[in-house]
Amino acid sequence: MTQVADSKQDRIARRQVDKFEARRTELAVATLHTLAELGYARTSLREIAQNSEFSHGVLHYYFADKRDLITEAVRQYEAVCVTRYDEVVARASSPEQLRDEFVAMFFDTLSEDATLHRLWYDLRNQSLFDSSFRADVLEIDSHREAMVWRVISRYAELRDTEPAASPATTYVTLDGIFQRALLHHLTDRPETVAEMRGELPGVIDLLVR
Amino acid sequence: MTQVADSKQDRIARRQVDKFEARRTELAVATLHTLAELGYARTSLREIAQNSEFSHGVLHYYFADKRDLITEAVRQYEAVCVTRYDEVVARASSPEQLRDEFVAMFFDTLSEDATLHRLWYDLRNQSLFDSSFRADVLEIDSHREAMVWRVISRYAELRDTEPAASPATTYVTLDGIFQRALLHHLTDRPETVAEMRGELPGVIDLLVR
Amino acid sequence: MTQVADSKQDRIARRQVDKFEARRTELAVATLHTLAELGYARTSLREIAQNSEFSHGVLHYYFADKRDLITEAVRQYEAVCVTRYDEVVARASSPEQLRDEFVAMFFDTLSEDATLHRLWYDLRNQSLFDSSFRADVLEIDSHREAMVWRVISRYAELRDTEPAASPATTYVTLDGIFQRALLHHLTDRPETVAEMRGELPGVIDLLVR
Amino acid sequence: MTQVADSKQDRIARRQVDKFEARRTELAVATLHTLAELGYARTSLREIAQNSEFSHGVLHYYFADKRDLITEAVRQYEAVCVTRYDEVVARASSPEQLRDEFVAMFFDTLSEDATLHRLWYDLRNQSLFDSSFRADVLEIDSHREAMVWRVISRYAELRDTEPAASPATTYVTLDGIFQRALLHHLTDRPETVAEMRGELPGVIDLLVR
DNA sequence: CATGAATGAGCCTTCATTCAT
DNA sequence: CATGAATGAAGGCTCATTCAT
Repeated sequence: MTQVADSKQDRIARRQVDKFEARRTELAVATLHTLAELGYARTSLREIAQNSEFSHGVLHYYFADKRDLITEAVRQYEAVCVTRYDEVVARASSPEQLRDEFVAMFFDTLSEDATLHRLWYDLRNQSLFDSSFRADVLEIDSHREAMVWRVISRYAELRDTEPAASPATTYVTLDGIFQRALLHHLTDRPETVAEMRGELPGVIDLLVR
Repeated sequence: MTQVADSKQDRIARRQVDKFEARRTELAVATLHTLAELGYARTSLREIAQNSEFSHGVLHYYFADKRDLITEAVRQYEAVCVTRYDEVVARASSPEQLRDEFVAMFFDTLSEDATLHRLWYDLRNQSLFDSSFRADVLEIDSHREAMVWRVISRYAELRDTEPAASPATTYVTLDGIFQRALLHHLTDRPETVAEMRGELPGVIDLLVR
Repeated sequence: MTQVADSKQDRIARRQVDKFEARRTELAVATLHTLAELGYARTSLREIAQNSEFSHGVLHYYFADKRDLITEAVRQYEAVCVTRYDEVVARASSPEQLRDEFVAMFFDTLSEDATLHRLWYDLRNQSLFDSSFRADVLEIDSHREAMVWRVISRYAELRDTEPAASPATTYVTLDGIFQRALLHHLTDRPETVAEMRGELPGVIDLLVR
Repeated sequence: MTQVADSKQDRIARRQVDKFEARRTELAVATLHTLAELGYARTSLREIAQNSEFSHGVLHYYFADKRDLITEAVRQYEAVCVTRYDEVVARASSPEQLRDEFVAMFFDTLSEDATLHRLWYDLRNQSLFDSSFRADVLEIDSHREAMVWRVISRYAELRDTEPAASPATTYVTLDGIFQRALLHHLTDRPETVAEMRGELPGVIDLLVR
């Protein structure tokens, strides 16, 4: 009897935990937009709540504190972002196609998700000052590095050659370009962005020589 | 009457403006250290004043608001940083020497001025959210780009070859490496920093092929 | 019809009221420990609920508000405390025995139930500001007074003399000693407590001359 | 020259410190009334500020935190209260006069400064839970004990006899009466207070037998 | 009945900014 | 000019209370 009763209670408890987690995720995702708009330091919990359908009390109900919420939001960002190019890799049949589709998606997400990317750089920057973000930042950064590496190493393979640099160097090069393009995109300098787009294929080739 | 009197008044006015500017600069420099320690968002004017020999009232006398002060401080940062490698370029007699001294200085300043560099990235990051920083940030960024370009183009010259990428790409590559190394330096991962140092000469060579 | 039906309904209603009261009591007792630990102002209903086997929602079902719960808890305290010395009185065969056993129990409960006594004083203190506590506090205080009086008057009897002061004065004297000893006990000054213990028999004798 | 200049600067600095301290004291005294009205737990800094002529920001300017303010307020209370009976002692020419004037002042201050006394007991009670108040509370308590002792020992002297109990016991007895009378005064039971007043001379005589 | 999600008033505190001296 | 007293908006957080399930 206890067996069955326990497992029933367990099921109820698990369902509640699931619900709790689902709501946490929901709130974290809702948070992402406000956060992307204003950045970490300028975003208050009240503001986040006002942009959601809940009161600010709810945020404190589901998250221990502001950092907990932001961290969870960033994890959601990661879930969305970190496999972005994988289908490009999957369907590529020629090096040119892979390269061109990668470049296209690179600049598409740059302008479409500009505020979201801006948030990521904001948080990575926070981690320079606030060690409590570092673990998550480093983990996401390594996933981004791996994501880029999957593209470049596949590109090298299709071109029957080898990557020219380490995964780390490869990543920071493309990430540096992305950061710079983002800044110029937000500064409304489309011509600079276009210029960078024109150069990107050459950079990619440079990375696989 | 007006002629003479005006020019005398002009001189007096100009002298006062100069004094005013000198004091602004002095205060901005005094600000830099505190700012570097805590970052933009976490630094209060009171804190800055307490770490200087001035009262916080005077900050509002010489600067319109916090942003004005920070912007001025960043301009001072630029003055310090942006010619860092020029003497390395000047005294280089062989490509190896130039490359090695550049690498050495690159990682020296990384650890010696870590907090100052961190501040720069903080402010460049702010500019993604706050357009009032952008003009200064873009200007400093272009100076940094030029500084890097002087090194790499001279390196190419010494090796009798050409840079492999544009100034922009060259800059973001090295800057990306610097950012990443800074994060790992502050996270106290010297082994990752050492690894990056080991790879840097190869990256430089990649940039001049 | 109404006659019978009513009385049956009455019985049901009464049984439900009894159950309701029983649950109130149960919850109030469960509350006491947490309350004693933290005091009135610092104890949240959530905390109380977490330290019990109930949810905080149920507290609001059985109690109108926090004050109602606390008041009920205090009444439970009274039930526990207010007959403490009666068995000492009952079994005393000599004045010395009564006095010494009273002194022993006095200081035993001081250290064993320190947090509970602290709560009592906290609530009596609340009643100085909040009239809604006063009726209960005065009632408990009068029971405590009577309890002390049973000891002292019996002691006088055993010594063939009369109490030297009124019940009220007798009570406040011993209660004042108790309060002071409690403060020093909680401040971890056992030597002061020991000193007070040494003096207590003399005070008792003073009260019956 | 430096000698003179320094001492002039010193004088200015000292004057500013004095001004700062004077304002602290002023605010602490102003605080006392709000605090006396509402008690420690129910008093917010905003409420205190609203009852003063300042904004709540000022409180944070002059006091590190709420506890700092309350502690300072209590010290002001002490300064006022702790010598209350000394003039009674000074001018007493007969034991009867001393006793009667003491009794009169005892019950005068009871009703005139009822809220202030209530605050004292509130804070002494806080110290049962919050050790950060204890040092101040114990110190004030010892001053109160000394104050009472000056009365009773002088009374004994005038009556050519000795105190019957230790200073501690003497204090807690009279303080216990005061507490009880205060409670009944605030509960609007003047008849009980009158009764206690009638008994007080007898208690005093008990304390010097 | 019991639960716990949701609310929102209110708390303490920080801080950029103003302004009388 | 420089100081620092004073302001008040805003922030993170707590918690009694309500109410749908």
